[in-house]
Amino acid sequence: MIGYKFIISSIGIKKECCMSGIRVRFAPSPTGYLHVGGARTALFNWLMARKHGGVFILRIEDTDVERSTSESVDAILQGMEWLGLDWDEGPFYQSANFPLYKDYVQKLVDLDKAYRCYCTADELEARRELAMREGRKPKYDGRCRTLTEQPGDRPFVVRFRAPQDGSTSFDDQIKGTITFPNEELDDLIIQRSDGTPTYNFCVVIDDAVMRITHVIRGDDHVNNTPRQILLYQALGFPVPLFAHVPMILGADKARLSKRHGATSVIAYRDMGLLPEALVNYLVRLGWSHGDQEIFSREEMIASFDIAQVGRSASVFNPDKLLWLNAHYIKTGDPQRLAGLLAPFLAERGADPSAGGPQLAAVVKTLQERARTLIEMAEGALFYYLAPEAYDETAMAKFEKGHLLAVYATVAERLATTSARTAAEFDALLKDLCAEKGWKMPQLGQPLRIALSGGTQAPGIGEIIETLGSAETVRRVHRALEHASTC
RNA sequence: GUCCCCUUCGUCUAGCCCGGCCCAGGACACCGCCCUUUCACGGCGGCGACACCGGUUCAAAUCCGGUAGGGGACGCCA
Repeated sequence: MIGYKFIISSIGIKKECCMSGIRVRFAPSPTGYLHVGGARTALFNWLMARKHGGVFILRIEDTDVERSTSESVDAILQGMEWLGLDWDEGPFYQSANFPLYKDYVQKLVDLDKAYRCYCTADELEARRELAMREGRKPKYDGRCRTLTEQPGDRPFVVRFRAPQDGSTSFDDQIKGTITFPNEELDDLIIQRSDGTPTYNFCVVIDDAVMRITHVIRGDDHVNNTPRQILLYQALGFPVPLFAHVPMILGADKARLSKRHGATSVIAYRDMGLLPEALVNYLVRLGWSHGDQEIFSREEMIASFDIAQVGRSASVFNPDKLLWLNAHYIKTGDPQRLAGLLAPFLAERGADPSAGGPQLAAVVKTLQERARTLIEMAEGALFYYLAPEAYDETAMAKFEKGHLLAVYATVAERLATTSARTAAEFDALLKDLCAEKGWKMPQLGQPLRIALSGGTQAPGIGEIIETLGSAETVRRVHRALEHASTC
């Protein structure tokens, strides 16, 4: 009876990678961008699938037509792709399955496991408030449960007839066994008065129909779980395993939000973060493998275990993220980094393709000095845009005569040298110092200012090698002129 | 209010299930020293925690009970 296209394809597409039979899904609601919390949940699901050779499904929970937007869907997909969290099936849209949900609602009604409720939203709201004021649980009082006559054409919702005694428990893969007394659970609405199904009902149907084996999601869903289990049972579906991952907090221990800085995954990309750094950071937030801090994708997949995820919420620490990013910049492939860096340089008015040193060579001189691609771009700028002004305070530390002598000597020596590598240039400069009786800083600093404009830059030898001696000599001449006119 | 969950350095965490190796280990941040032609990188060292109270035990971060604090849920949102 379940003949919908996505279901058939979900069975057919990836037969070869279903060896373990594990099927997990990431099911965001498209009401905003992909934030770090969601990204971590997606990552844990992805790791679960990859580790066990299972299937990772992406499902968009857009049953709330009011709040869902296609822009959000795009933003989420973009975030997932950037992080390298590839999915095997989907994206599926719940909004495409409304007829399916309707069938199941009808099935429950036919079984007398669901009933029509004619209470209006306003009435419900008023009763909830009253109950709260009187210190009672604000749950539905069940007054339409036993209605015998159907009051004509008044609008109604459909409620699930939940058991009123006993208890429902599940063995959470992260938190352990959790038990709820059924009397805490009320008859939840499974179909709105406009005929659309509600979230708690859709997830159950979709997870069952997609044969999800492990539901890994945020722990704000813990309270929904017993209700959903009751639905599984009422419909005769096998109940999946659940794992509720604790949430991510801001530095003030409040739920992570915009005022804590960036929460969107894409914002981190724009801040010059590498996806592997964010992924590494996220996987270690709430999970660990002994003392290991750095994880390649393969290592992550090999060592990840959902049961080892911590039970308590964790605070997002931007400093540590930055440290990881610095690590991945330091150890990254210069060619790849160059490609990622280019747009940041363009934003700053530099165009490596129009001449100047090879960007990858520039990157090499900056890898140990940049924690983000933005910092790297700032540091790389001088290679492509010769300094138009010099750090005068730094320059003022040397006498005019000394500066003129340094620049003249260096220009002269560089014009005739056969040195090509950073080490050779450094040796040449060292010899020069010995010859002239200068200390290295007396030579290095003025030269650095001449080449980069400031005092914070890669090693002199590296700069000269990267810039080339011709351009170096040009810049030294320009500095010489500048020094002689002040 | 009711229910559910959580609690090791400022932060992420190891250890906890299977008590002794833990007067608690690693990492980020911070501080100091070293390296050094700037800035960084790196190296070395320092600071710094078992929420609290009881119980069990020869022995408890680890087991049991309670207290406090924090969070989440209680929607015709997801």
